[in-house]
Amino acid sequence: MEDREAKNMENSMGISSFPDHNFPIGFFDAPATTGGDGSFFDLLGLQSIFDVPPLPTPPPPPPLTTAPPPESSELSNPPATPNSSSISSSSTEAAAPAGEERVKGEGEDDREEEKKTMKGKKGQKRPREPRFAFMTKSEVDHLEDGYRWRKYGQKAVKNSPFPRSYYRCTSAMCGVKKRVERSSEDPTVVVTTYEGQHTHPSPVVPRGGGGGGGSLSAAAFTAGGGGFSLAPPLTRSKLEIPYFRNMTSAPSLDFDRFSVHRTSTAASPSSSMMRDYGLLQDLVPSEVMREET
DNA sequence: CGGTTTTGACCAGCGC
DNA sequence: GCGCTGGTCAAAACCG
Ligand SMILES: [Zn+2]
Repeated sequence: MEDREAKNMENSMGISSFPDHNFPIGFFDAPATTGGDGSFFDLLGLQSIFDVPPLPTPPPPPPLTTAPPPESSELSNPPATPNSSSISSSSTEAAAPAGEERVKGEGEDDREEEKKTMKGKKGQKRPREPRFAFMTKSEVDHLEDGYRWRKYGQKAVKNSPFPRSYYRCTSAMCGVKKRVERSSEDPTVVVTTYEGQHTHPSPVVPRGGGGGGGSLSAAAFTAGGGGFSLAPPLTRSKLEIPYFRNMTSAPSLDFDRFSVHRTSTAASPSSSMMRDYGLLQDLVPSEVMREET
């Protein structure tokens, strides 16, 4: 009984449909590394978080049988990357009051679980890299954040039918690591945990270049190492401002430490639903980190 | 040809 | 001391 891996890998989104449906989810705090395998975010109440009126049915299955023919461009690429996410913490209580997200900071209630391992010396070998959990509701697994990642491992997660993928930044000196995993109860939710800070600009230019494609939204949040300050009550209010009406040129927002690049999809042939959801789709960047041993 | 991915094995830390 | 899990590295395979 142990492993049950359900292979859910890439979905087949084939052609039609925009697999880019993301919704805000909650961020969860990482449990203790070994030993503490208790409940992960499995018990999250993510869906409860959405209180946004315009997002009533996020689960619209991508299965649009019909495929928009004119989509020849890559813009509807499945692997596109939409993203919307939020953060919240609390592994036990996930019920976040809809309407407000909470960011967990190290200065807040962080539960110091420090235990051992610190043999006298502190810190030198174990750089405390902050762990940033990023939850995104997406049917697809490829969350394009604007960086190139190389998969260096995959392991099955206990208590989860889906495996966890380990990615590392392909940058030369960027030791940023990324962990991607799907919620066991909500396969529609993808949990991406970023570890480390990027020291190089995103290789992926925010401009698609070509034509049209729009896909993409990048969220760059970096968790400072060694202590950062918690961001004040970050509310989506700010995010609502940036509508993609014509801000294509300056999609960069800076939130205390994170920058959110929202490249909206320029004109898409099938903007039918996009328009409806597109507007409300934003992501709430937050930084949450957990110190590691 | 390069880069990336894939799978297995290995290691380390922690629990008991 | 052993077991367990998580996490990482390595080699090979695969793709563009
Ligand atoms: Zn990087």
